[in-house]
Amino acid sequence: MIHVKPYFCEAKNSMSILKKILIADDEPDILEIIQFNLQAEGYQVITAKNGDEAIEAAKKNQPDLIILDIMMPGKNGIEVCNILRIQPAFKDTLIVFLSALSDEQTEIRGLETGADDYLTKPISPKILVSKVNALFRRLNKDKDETEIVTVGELVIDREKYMIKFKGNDIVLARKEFELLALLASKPGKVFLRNEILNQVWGTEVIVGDRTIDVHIRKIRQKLNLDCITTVKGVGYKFEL
Amino acid sequence: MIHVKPYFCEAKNSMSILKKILIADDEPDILEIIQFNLQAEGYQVITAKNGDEAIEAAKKNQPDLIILDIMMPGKNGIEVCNILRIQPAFKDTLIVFLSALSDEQTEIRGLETGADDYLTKPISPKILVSKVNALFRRLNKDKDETEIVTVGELVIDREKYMIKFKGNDIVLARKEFELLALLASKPGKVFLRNEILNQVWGTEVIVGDRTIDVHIRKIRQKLNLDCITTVKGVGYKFEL
DNA sequence: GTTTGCGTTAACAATTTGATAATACACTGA
DNA sequence: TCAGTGTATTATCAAATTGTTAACGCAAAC
Repeated sequence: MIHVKPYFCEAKNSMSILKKILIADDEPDILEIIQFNLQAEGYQVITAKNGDEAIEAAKKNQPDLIILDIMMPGKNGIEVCNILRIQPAFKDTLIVFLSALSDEQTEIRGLETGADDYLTKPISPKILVSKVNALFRRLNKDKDETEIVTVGELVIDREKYMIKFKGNDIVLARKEFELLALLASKPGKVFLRNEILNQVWGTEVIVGDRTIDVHIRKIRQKLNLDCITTVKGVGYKFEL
Repeated sequence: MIHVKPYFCEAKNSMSILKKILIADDEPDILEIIQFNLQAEGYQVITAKNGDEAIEAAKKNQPDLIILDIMMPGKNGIEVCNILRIQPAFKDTLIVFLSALSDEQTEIRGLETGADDYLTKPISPKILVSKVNALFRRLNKDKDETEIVTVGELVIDREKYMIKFKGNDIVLARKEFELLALLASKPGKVFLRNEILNQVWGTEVIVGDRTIDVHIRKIRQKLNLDCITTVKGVGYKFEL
């Protein structure tokens, strides 16, 4: 299995991750205005011209936020939302409707479909950006934790970029550190290889399958204890 | 007229923990309307008539969500928001502005103050309720991500990819796990062989009939108990 | 300019998993 | 009872997946 994407990536510190936003609208002008403003704010933007394109682009890019027009040729926004929300991969993705329809029924239906917000056109680009910022702010608030994570006898200090295990300092290379930090962030949870690639390597890099294995091996070697369990055909998990 | 509202239902279920909402507005009418509608939705509502009351009530009741009017006698909404956000106790509290001021500047400033949404009066009570539901839905989503199914003494944890039966951990291979998870997802339901093939193996793969049998057998063997019943000529079902 | 270490890949070994065939078993109705 | 049909069991082999080691390119450090 190989990820085919252009090479453009630095280390992803868990803090400053480039947020990806997918915008789906059939009006090119609106698409362009929103794209411009969000990019100016530092977001990475992907666009789609209709519902089907949106679904495809979502699957391919795994965006952090999806902005959906309601009225689009082919599948409309609400249908797209429904289709995406069913899939586990998009269960937690931020979804916002952006529609010219401002009637109560549609808005309520949109929100009950599982969207996080419903915005009505016309909307000031600046306000839209503010709303988007607010959504991400909320998302990060709930996720962010301390810089120091402790799991049993393992201490992971993001700030100092160091790891202690049973009182001994252990030096890990960056990828090794990120990988271990990811696995240890949810002890017991099985991380799929894809999840690992997305979190540690980012979605834009090409790496082979063995790469993960090799790093896992190095970590196991350095920790001198097999706290990482392989779940064949699924992924890896961290356990004390 | 009856709608199918999957996410709506979810919101109500997760509300088994009664959510507290504080509303601050100097117009008694608005206060009453909003209070009525939110209570009808199952929320516990506290009200305040101005900024100072709002702060006091917030400290006293520690609400889950605070709805703030911007223009209030004494401290205005934005000031209240600022004061609260500084305190650790309200760092993560949901805050929404509800204002008659719809100018861009104020709205942006409101959002940048750390609010989660900015609503403009007049607003339909139903839409307000939908927005509130959406906010809580997002909040809960980030908290409980666990995908654990429990059927009697059998525990299926998708996230950890583990199975416990009568307190013992049982290791299943991927297909075995998926198969058991499928059957246990609807105890008592008979799954046709075709259903099983589609769900576990996917529609693209073609495998013989015996394949299912073999996997069923392995599961029975590992669980050491026949909780899977054969329905001859039809399929299999899970029963404890 | 050389050295060093990281990240990656290639190549092969080791292991696990999954599918099939062959056979045995259970149940049904004539 | 005896075919006839459908399932259980087992062994076996192919395929998929992962583990391990070595080597290479590259960039930063010396």
